[in-house]
Amino acid sequence: MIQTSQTDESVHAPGRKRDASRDAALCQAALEVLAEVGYDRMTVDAVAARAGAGKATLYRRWADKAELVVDAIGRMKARPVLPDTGTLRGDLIALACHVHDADDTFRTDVQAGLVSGLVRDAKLRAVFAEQFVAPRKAVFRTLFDRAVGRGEIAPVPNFVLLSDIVPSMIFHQLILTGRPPDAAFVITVIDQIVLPLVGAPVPDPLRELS
Amino acid sequence: MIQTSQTDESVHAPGRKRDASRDAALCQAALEVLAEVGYDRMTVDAVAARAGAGKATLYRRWADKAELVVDAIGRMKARPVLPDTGTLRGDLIALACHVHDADDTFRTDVQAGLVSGLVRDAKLRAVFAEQFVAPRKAVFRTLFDRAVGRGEIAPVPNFVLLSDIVPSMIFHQLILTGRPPDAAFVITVIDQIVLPLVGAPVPDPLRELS
DNA sequence: TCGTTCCGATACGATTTAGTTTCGAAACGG
DNA sequence: CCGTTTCGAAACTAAATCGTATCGGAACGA
Repeated sequence: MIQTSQTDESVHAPGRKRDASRDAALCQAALEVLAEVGYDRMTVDAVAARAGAGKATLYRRWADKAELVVDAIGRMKARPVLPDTGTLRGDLIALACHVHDADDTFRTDVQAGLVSGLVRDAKLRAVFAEQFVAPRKAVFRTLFDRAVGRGEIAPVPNFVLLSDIVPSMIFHQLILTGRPPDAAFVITVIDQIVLPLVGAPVPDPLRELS
Repeated sequence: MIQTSQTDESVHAPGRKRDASRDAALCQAALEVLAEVGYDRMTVDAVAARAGAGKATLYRRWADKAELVVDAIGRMKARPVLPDTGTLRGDLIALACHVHDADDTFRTDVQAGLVSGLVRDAKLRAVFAEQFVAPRKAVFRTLFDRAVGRGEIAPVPNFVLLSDIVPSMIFHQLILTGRPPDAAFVITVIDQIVLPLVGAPVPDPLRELS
């Protein structure tokens, strides 16, 4: 973070106050540009222009593009969604296929835009893990615990590994095809990989697909 | 591809011949730089310098960086490895943990370096799929077929999905941590996900890890 | 009112990179 | 030989982009 002179109370603070709404506007603009063109195609000028702000206003708050993005991601409101459909399968599908909501579509685009930057920026990986991976894993945990509580499945020993399957397959598909997979793909992964592994019932038994 | 005047036989061809060794040197240099700094940090100057060639020599062959990389990837010799350890588990581990060979380490680094470019370049995705995904999938197919032939497992209906699990988890781990996962992680994926799904024997039954 | 700071806008310098051109030397063919 | 093409090397142009500086105006506090 850059100059936080605003927060320094010891010295008298003359002059115009910083407009907090500019922080929010710049962060939002950063996320939008990030979602549209990806991390390394994203320029500081584009962010400032999108926010209707000058570059000086941006650089008064963040030292460079990396800090701006890290802060913008960190300020994103965490996903509140926690499905409760009554079955593990229904919950998993609801969680993974939340693309109905425009807000979640935006989150997905942001994640896709981050991919190119994640490989080399450790700070970006940290905030990505905190904002996207951890909440999702927590929801997974809740879903499985509830399924156990219902007696739907037995307790899962290797939960951490299991909770990574669906996101992994989605990411892999994203990288290979250039865009996020559709709901059918996700449901297939859930029905043919996740649910069989935990011994949960699958509605339509595996058909011959090979 | 650029000017292929060299291959045009109809016109008389005076002057010095193109040195085919420069093609190979430039492609090899491109792969090395790609493996070291990644697709979007890779510069044409660095490739030419590494190859001990002038940029004119490079641009005489390829129109731009994208074409160079696509061609360089396309010319990589496909992996010849096809493990045969006697068991499906042994084969899968041997295939996924082939990091003993320096040649395979290089292939891994090239793939990691490509990640940042794959998201937006369709041609890159195509050649990536052809050179890395397809051969790997073919080997997987052979491994499973042999296991079926040995009576080790029953025929697998959803083979395509299964063959993507290990690469997906590896890629996911790479993106989240910044480097390829170690062998222990890969073995865990094989033992706790892939083998249980196909009903193959796992040496050490799942311990409580949660 | 007056000095200070923030604001948006824009100009600016510095750096990086892509792709082109030029140069002298060397290889080829007639 | 002699014209043509390739070679490595390097200069060059053009564009993108970063981060800073400047400007007139507005918001604050004393």
